[in-house]
Amino acid sequence: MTKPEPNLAAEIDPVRKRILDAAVVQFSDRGYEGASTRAIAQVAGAAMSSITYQFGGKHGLYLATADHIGDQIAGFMHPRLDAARTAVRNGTLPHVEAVLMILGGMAEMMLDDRSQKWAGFIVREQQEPGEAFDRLYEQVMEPMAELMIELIGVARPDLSGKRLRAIAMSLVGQVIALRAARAAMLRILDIEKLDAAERNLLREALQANVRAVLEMKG
Amino acid sequence: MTKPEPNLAAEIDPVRKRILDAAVVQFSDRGYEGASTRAIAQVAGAAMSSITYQFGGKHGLYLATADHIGDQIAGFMHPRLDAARTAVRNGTLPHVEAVLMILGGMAEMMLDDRSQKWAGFIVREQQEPGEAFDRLYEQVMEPMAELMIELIGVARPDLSGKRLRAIAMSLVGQVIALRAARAAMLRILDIEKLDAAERNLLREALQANVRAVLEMKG
DNA sequence: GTCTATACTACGATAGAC
DNA sequence: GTCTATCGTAGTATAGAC
Repeated sequence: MTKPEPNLAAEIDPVRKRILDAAVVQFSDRGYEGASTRAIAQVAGAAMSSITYQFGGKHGLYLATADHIGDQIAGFMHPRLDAARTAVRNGTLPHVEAVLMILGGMAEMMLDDRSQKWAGFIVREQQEPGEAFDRLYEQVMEPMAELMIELIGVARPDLSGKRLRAIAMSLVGQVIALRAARAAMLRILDIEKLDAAERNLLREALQANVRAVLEMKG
Repeated sequence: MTKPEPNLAAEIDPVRKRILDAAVVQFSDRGYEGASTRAIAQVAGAAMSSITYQFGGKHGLYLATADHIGDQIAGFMHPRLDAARTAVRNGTLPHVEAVLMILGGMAEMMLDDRSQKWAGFIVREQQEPGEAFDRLYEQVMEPMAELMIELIGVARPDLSGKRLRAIAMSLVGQVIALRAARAAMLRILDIEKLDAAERNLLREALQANVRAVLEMKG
């Protein structure tokens, strides 16, 4: 051990990561213009100028934040996509069940408290998409959407092309709304906060609706 | 005609309304903190201090903007809700068709270019709801949701209570996502911009899915 | 009721010490 | 690589003329 002992705290949670974690929350809550690099640096316990050094400025930090969010979503979803794809190709999982597995995983994420951190970032980018949206779409949304479309196309051979894609969008929309319309959802369910019972209810409703659509007589 | 002729342009489009129209776009695009009263006043062709005079400050303007958006949505949706309610009570419209009429009206609004102006405002409020969300919910979302729940409850007598509400939320979610996840939707459909053909496709997909759920054997 | 002018605070970026 | 100090700009609010 001739090398000097590194600062452990910094090693485990380096400035770059602390800044990104703070940026996710600030950009999500206040938007690009509303979030301040001062506040982000302060929450991260770093100097404002570290943002310039690490990311080249506010805009660079914003793009890096999109990638950071994408990493978190991909870390959860990609294993599930791979499992569904593999099981279907092995013939051990019916196509409808694979769709339910993917949408169920997505719903689990949308219903989890941890997705609140980044939800604001994504819904803002959906309204006025820029380079940050491109990165998020390619990293996490596209692989999910294309697999879903493939599976639904087998379950519903009466559909193809844009009709198939429109049906897929509609089904995924039910899951997206669990986050994007969270406040309205809570009011409709007449609750203050989601607990396990309501999470199950929403997952069951989603499952029932998706089955009704996919097992429908074309 | 002894009274002095009023300024016609100001009468038709008074400062207050011009400020509100500008505020909808600015708050929608940049969020509360990101939108500046300077920019709003400039777009409205008014002095910044008119905002203080008319609305008491930035926060007051924000709340008035929520009401202004609510007025526009209510102007479109309330006649449709009334028509659906009346026709169902007269027995001239089946419950399932009434649900489709309401969701179809909502989809028409979400797919119309004009709803882009205020969509950002609402999705932001959904993520971090405040007084502005309360006003929007009570003015336009609640009447729509409660009528939908009543109608779905008749079409699907096997459902009640929170199960019924969860199914209703899931169905409405398909429509909400047409705006809230607009950028992803365009990518999934592989288009740059919605035209009449895709609007119809999305409306048909919605209709088919809702029918599959409501006409399902409980 | 609407304007101009101004006070005060907070923003992003950067220079330079360590 | 991270810090402190500082520059120029843009934010909200308000006072006071008309």
